[in-house]
Amino acid sequence: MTGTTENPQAARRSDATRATILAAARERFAADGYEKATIRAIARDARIDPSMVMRYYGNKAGLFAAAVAIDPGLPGMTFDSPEEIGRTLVRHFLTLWEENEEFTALMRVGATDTAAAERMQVVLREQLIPLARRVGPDPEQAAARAALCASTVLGLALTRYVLRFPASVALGHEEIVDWLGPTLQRYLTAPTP
Amino acid sequence: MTGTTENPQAARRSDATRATILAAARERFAADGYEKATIRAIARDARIDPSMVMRYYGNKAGLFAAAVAIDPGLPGMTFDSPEEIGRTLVRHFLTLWEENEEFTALMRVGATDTAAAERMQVVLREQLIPLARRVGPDPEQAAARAALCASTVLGLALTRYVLRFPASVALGHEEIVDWLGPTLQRYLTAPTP
DNA sequence: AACTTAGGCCAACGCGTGTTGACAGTCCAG
DNA sequence: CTGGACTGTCAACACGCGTTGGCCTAAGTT
Repeated sequence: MTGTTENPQAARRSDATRATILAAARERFAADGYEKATIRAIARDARIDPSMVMRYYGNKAGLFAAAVAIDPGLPGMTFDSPEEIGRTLVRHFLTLWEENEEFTALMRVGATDTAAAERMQVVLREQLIPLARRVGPDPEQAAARAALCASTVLGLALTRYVLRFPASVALGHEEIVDWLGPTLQRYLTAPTP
Repeated sequence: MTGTTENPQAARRSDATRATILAAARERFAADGYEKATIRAIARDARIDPSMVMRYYGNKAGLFAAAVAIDPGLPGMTFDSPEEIGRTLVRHFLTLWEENEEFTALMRVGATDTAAAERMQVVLREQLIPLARRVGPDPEQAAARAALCASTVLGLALTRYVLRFPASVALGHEEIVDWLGPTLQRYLTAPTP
């Protein structure tokens, strides 16, 4: 410890370095995935020595875990009107995805890493399924409806932010909301077909 | 060459080995992605020496290219009625995905490899967009409509075959067709919202 | 001023990888 | 029966990786 009195919140001199590492890690993981984002490359981006990464985050897995700590914050969401749930959700995800690159990183890594896939599944289980239960007509179908919504949102994210299909990148925000909003709305609230 | 007369189609003794390697490669790439699917592991599965892989396929990239040669065959598709296009497409993709693992392999690798992502994009450009142009109301919007269809289908594939979300795996074939069919139908044929 | 401690760099280790070339067994045409 | 091409094995190479421990410097405490 730095001070004589134990003060856990004391700002360390190394906090800036820690943050720099984390930012570089997020960027690399989002751009390259887990294997190709080497600790050496991340350290080079952060202009520090690779061994510092180990000192602060233990190992590569620890660094990744620290770099992608996501929370879509679905439980706190409120909707103006029941008919706008789908469109509001699409807008919410769209901003979420474009403001922090953790989501892209998690998707890239999740494609080949079971632990990362598990983390995404937690979001589905703890946030999307409860939301489907909240707004949907039949609670026992909430899991299926939530899964369809997840596949819709993640499908767009995949083609737009991961694979970067030009036709998907070219879509405007409101255009996406107009097309995908009704889809989510139907998956969540329409009677079982 | 083996014979005196040049015969390109002559069955070589090594054809069986070639096929074994390719099958093992497909399986490994689909299960592990590009980096984690090592040549040594593939060779072990095929019960041959790693150097054989190099002899027959040049290098790892060549092996991958040979292992995932996909063609959804959309241009040849016919539809009983215009209202059934969406549902027919969903059924088509579902069987395609469950009968050969090339698609899963290509998705896993495409998440971190630009070349693989490009290969998927070719399918969109050469097959899905033309189909959208064929059945849609406005040709100049074909790219956007096709992109939405791609994101729908790939989203399902992602959550069901790559990330393996239980809620998505649990969905039955006809259940998926019932939910996703109308979505594709709308993306392809509905007037611009 | 002397001492302690945290922050940072450097060189190295062991390992698994893709890839290569030399060597041995096997088939088949002449 | 014999020569040459084909199929397969083995051992090794060079490289980049994650990870480690020792050393130096600068800051902060007493």
